[in-house]
Amino acid sequence: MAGEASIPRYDPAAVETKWQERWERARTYEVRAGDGEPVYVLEMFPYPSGRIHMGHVRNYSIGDVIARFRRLRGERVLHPIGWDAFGLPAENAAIQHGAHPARWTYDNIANMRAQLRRLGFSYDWSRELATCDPRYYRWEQLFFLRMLERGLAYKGRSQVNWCESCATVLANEQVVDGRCWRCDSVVRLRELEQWFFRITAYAEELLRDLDRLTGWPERVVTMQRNWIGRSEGAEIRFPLDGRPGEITAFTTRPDTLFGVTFVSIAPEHPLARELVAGTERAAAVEALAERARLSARDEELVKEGVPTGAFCRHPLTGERVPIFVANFVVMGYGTGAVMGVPAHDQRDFEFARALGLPIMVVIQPEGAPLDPATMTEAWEGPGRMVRSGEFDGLPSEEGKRRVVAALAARGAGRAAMTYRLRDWGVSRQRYWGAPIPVVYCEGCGLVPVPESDLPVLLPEDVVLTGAGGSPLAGHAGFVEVACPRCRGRARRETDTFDTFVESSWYFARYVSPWDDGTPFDRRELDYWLGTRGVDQYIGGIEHAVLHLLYARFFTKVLRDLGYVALDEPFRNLLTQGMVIKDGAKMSKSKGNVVDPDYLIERYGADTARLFCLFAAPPERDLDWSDQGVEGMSRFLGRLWRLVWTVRDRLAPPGAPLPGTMDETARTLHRRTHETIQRVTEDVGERLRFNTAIAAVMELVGAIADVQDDVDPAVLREAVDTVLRLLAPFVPHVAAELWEVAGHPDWIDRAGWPACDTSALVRERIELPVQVNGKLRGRILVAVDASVDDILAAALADENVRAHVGERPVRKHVLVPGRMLNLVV
RNA sequence: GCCGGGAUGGCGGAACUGGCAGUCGCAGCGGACUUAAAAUCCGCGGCGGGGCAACCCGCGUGGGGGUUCGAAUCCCUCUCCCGGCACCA
Repeated sequence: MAGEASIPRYDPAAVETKWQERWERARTYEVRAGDGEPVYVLEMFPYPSGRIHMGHVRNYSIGDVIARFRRLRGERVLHPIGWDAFGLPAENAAIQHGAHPARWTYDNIANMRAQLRRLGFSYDWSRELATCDPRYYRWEQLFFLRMLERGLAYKGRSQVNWCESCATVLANEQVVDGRCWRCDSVVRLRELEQWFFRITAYAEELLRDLDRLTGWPERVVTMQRNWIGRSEGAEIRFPLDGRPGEITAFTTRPDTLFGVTFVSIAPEHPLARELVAGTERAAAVEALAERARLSARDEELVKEGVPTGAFCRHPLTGERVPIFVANFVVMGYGTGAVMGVPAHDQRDFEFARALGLPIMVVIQPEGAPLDPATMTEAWEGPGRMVRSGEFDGLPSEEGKRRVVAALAARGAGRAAMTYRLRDWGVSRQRYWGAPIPVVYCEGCGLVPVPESDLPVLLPEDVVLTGAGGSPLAGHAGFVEVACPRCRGRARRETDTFDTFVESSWYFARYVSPWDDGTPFDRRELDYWLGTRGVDQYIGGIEHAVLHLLYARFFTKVLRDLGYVALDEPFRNLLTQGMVIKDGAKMSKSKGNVVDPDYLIERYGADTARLFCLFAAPPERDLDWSDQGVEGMSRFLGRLWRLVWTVRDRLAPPGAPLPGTMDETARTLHRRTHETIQRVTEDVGERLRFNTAIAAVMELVGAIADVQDDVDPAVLREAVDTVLRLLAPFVPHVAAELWEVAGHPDWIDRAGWPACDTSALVRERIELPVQVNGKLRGRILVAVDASVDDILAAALADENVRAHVGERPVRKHVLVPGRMLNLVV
């Protein structure tokens, strides 16, 4: 090979810098609303922790393949990036190192932005946003005011996780085994005033619309369905005996109402304290409540209860029913009160056994009758009602309806729905978040900040000590304001929003992040989101419930407030798996991280991207392998040398294919188009990038085998096809080699290759032949061979004949083009 | 406990609607080039057996059973692994 000495070494750093600079200078990936088919491809934006990790590389490589692929297909692609920039780590860094959270955050953004650029992702950087920017969060404050007007945001009391030593509320995620993640002291439940979003008002719609999310993975839909947790049943009122008031209990089994032998209420139930006030039982109830509060979340409690000494009346029989405070009843679900039916509920059964309460069977299953004296567990299945007065003999399902109807007729109950989902607590006693725009006036009470006064800016000159409590509370300039209504003395709200609020609507702000007049520019909004929403959303499965549910809720709120025309934010969702190394998720604490910068430096961005895409299908966990990375690097090196080697043999770009082809040319031509077909389907429909890459590798191997002999125009077609198919995966080296191959224009404008189906046609095919379902031979037959010809050819095969023997062929099954089975 | 996902060579993973199990890559082995190594290139490769060889036979997709001309794929059942939720009334 005379030319070999002149082949330049593949230097990823040089190639990648060259093309990144070109794309940037030409603003190749910037886009505005316009003509053509719009496509919105979005990856979950990163928290600016300081450095990107392999999970980011994987996530954004997947997104970039989709964005670049669809762009090459001629669609107009919105592919933005931004920063989920508020949050606790910034505040902790400030406390530990003295850097201001804003400074820390923006420094990190600068670092990570540079890293993302080095990876060559095709983002429209003119749309970059950071949620800690007042130009972003001012709109969130506006949405909040609108929600407040509609009762969708409210202030209410609730049980929250409270760390005594840090003097702050903790999110559920920050409570580890019942202890504070920061100081390790025991977390207690405390009743506090907090801000809430009324997500429960949308529970039904959030549940119902899950059925429309056909582009979502089934497991995410299922997780959300479980999280919303709808159950159908009834609320039943038990009037108190000898005093005013009543207890309302929720049940899914109104058919067991006649089996009630007690009623139990949660330790935090308002009546719990009231019923025992002034009696010697008060201390016992208090102790039970305290133990329930302190117990770790994951341990199984022994059923305990304290009789209140008070009674209520059965709503249908009028019998006296004792009331207990029970440790297994939770205040946060249903009504915080449960009717005790020990024969037909396992928890009630255990409770009754522990406290020696009567067990009454009112549902009799088929077969052996239940006997309370010998039962070892509750019967929770269906059966026929017994000892239930007028309802005796009814099957449970019908019984449920009839009992509810009877209760409703007496005003003693009603059919009811309850959800596991609870309203979203959005206030945090933290500094680094968006201020909640309300003030508290000594005269007027709670007053929303007028829209014209927005944004309520987060002050920068705040001292962060880590001592606990909201840092904003000590900032007189921020806190002390005149009441917008009466001009009197007022105090500003010092809580800030949960950062999940910012991430609930950022996808919509990308349509016009530059717009300071409205949250969303009409034209850009209609074009990019319209009524479709984000066409392809990609992110980690860990957000299956939290972020993805909040964003769905927020979208519906924005719709009802008239800001967007969407019912659902994300049409198609791809949840990528974790990056695993040495059997554990790659993480700093496990010490098994691979630094993306190191990879880029040593192998280049294209190799890093290619490995993340090749090593596993996107939704599965990816097992990291250093040798696997080497393999990808070797492949790109091979490709590089191949293109440089054949470039002088190539017909000019666009040269017509020869009218007749020899066997070699026809085969390569066919394989080229077969590869186009496979890759287009894998990338465009199946989102299986690993098999797409494997297909291109095969074609590269096929080209290498015939590079010196094949027709130059067919070779040109094959080489150009390889580069175009690889452009979404390894954009830099593909762009460079496209130039090397003699194309004057960039590969970005080359379009996606089309499969010529006439090239796929074969004259003869190899057909596997089975005898009684076992493979016994292969025959070469013409594509249009008749059944008789095929049978004759099969029986002419020596091995086939040996297995058929003297036996007659009873039957044959021919799957055209696939196989032939002879049954003897 | 409930819900969901998964189990295929030494490893990551292919096999689209039931039709040649193991594409591609990694690791391995043999060879070429080289004083040598690296890099690169060529070849071999599920397991067991037969054959100088082309090839042939048996077994084989977590275990057991079934449906079918034919099962990694569908059905039943069991085991193990991963994830989510969890006294949810």
